[in-house]
Amino acid sequence: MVKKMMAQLSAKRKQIVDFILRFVEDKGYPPTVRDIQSGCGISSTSVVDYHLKVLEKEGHIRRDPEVSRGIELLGRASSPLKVQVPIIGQIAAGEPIPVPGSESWDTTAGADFLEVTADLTRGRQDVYALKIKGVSMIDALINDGDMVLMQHVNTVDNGEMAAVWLKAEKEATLKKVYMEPERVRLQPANSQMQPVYVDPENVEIQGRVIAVIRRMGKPA
Amino acid sequence: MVKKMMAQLSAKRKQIVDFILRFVEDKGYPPTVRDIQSGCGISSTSVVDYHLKVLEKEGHIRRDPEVSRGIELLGRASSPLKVQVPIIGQIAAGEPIPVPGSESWDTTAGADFLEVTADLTRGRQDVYALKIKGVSMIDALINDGDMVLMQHVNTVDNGEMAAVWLKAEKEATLKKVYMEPERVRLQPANSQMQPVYVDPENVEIQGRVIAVIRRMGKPA
DNA sequence: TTTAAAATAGAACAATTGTTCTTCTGTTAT
DNA sequence: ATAACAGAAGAACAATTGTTCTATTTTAAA
Repeated sequence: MVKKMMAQLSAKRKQIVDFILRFVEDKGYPPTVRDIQSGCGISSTSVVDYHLKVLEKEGHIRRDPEVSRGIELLGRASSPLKVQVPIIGQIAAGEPIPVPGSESWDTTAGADFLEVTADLTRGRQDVYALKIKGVSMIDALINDGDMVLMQHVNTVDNGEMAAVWLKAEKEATLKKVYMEPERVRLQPANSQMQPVYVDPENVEIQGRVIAVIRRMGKPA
Repeated sequence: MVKKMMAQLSAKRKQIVDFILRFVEDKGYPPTVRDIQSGCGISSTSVVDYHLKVLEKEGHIRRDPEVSRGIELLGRASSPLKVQVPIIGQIAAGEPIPVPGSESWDTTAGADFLEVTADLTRGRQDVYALKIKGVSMIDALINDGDMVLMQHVNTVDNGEMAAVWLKAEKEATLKKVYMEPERVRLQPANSQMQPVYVDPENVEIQGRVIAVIRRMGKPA
């Protein structure tokens, strides 16, 4: 007995899945059995139900019984393509780096949001955005007005770019962080520049830099 | 990119919008009036209908009459406006800057694509992406590995960042371009650095820089 | 206070819609 | 041929669900 590995979609069922996908994209909600019926030129609702049952058994869709339009496409359309990242503040040389508090995560608040494709965050949680104020991050190759995608972590691996708060200097900076014996090396992203060495007690990791987005507008 | 959240919503209607959002994310299809009723602790379906009608009039949702679960959230989760930008090559100091040829625009070809939210391109046509090779663009605050979003134009306004090919030097560079009498001023994005002046005959504008995207991965 | 508008309640109706039942048509393998 | 099975067709049923109606309460304005 040969067992089918990845179930191949018959022409009719592929048509049905495509129709559902287009319907959801177009209307914003899934189709009914009868929508599929007319949309795919099928004569009876029972035929649609038959194919839907097969599709569910094969794992292509998920159905909620007794629920109208209770069809969810699995696999492709199910994964969120866009992410709303809250812009919780700005980062400047002489100001403390904003850190997401639980209140700040209320997506219904009046906050601004940065829309990015999900591949930038790569599914990471606790991602937020900061707007760069001033040119103090030039040595991190980050300009005034740039948006920095951050992940809220307290420790980073060696070599990762992090938002660092230097307690003594009361200074915020973005540097690659290397833990070394007895000291911390802060390496500018610009490899032509020299590293800075600081006391481990003096550094506070505020977050990991995930990405930098710079939009060029027409200059004023 | 930056999107203001919705205007003032009454507590109840904010709760309803949030419920719809969570419901859709969780189940994959919109809720019924009665789902909202129980989910938001509302006593009557007519009250839900009342609020939904207000929400639609205010533009927060779209409803299809007579359609079960015919609710579509507008604004945030609704329209994932994504754009596929072809990555047509890389830009390095000593190599000619790739320009999009008509063949390169075949979206079915085996080319790589960069997915960005539509607000980055802002509806512009002829947008493509280049990957930065090497650190020669450091003075433009652009690092090795960065992705540069370009628009294929032959002329740019004063002060716009452009991909410039210097014929004599056989050199590619990204600079702010200023037309001056008898000469062209190429100003690095890093305002701390000095401009370069070149003969107008020596410059070829290959495209306008729309955005820079830098992804930080874990270092090797 | 008085009044208008907004919001809430409860119920009933009518349309939509998922499901099931039976029968029928092909195809494929034994 | 005949059995087994995927697929299709049509009808009917029952549940789900959008909508409307009227009445009442709360809120905001004059």
